[in-house]
Amino acid sequence: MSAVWAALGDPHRRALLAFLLEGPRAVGELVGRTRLSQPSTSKHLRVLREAGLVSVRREAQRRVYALEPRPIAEIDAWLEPYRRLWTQSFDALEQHLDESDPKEDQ
Amino acid sequence: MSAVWAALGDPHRRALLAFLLEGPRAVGELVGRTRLSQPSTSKHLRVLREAGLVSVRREAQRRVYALEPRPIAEIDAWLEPYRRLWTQSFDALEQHLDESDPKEDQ
DNA sequence: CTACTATATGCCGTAATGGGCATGTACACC
DNA sequence: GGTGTACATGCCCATTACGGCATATAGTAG
Repeated sequence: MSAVWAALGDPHRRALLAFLLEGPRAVGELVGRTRLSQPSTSKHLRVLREAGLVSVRREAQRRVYALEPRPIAEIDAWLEPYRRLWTQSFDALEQHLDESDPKEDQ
Repeated sequence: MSAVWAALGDPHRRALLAFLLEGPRAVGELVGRTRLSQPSTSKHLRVLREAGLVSVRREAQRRVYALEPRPIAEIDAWLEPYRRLWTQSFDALEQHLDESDPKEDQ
């Protein structure tokens, strides 16, 4: 779990995940999207893989990476108690707006 | 935003946030919950503060930290497209279970 | 002003991170 | 077999991160 957070901590890795939202992609395609060298990209993919955030399948000489949603779901679960907090704040804000002069709203 | 992810990357800092779920707490109370020295705890709190994840108010000589839900909400928003992915997988799994021998279910 | 309490900051050592370049490895094709 | 392509790994360097200890700072009490 901690590995997941650590993996998500890097902007390049989050970008890689975002690209994979479009579907499975080979390393070469991902490299083209970053400003990173192929080796650096591969290392980031390794981190994502070891965190369970992506999976790989071989396809001839290429390695096709795909999103693995499970760990992100764990992050989502972690957020749960905090989510309650801000929906509360939101409700409070709504109520505040309801009670105050409408002209102050924007 | 990147600062938020970075801040959340550290387990001690996530623990601090979890403690703050119970309500605002002074530094001393938080130190008692970690295995960290007071200075280290203060440094972690600084990171959380600079990421906007907590706010402080002075109260005599003490500084009372409180959760600031907004940045966590941004994380939640970031999760959104991935969330779709795993609810999909979940639906697919459900359908699979529906179609397979009930005895395999556990 | 002094002394005490609560917290922040500075400094230092060590470990981890991220980047590039060179090189290793696996597969396909001839 | 050899060659080319696609990717991973190793090595090196620079930067950052985190921990502790010592110390500075702000506020309170006397």
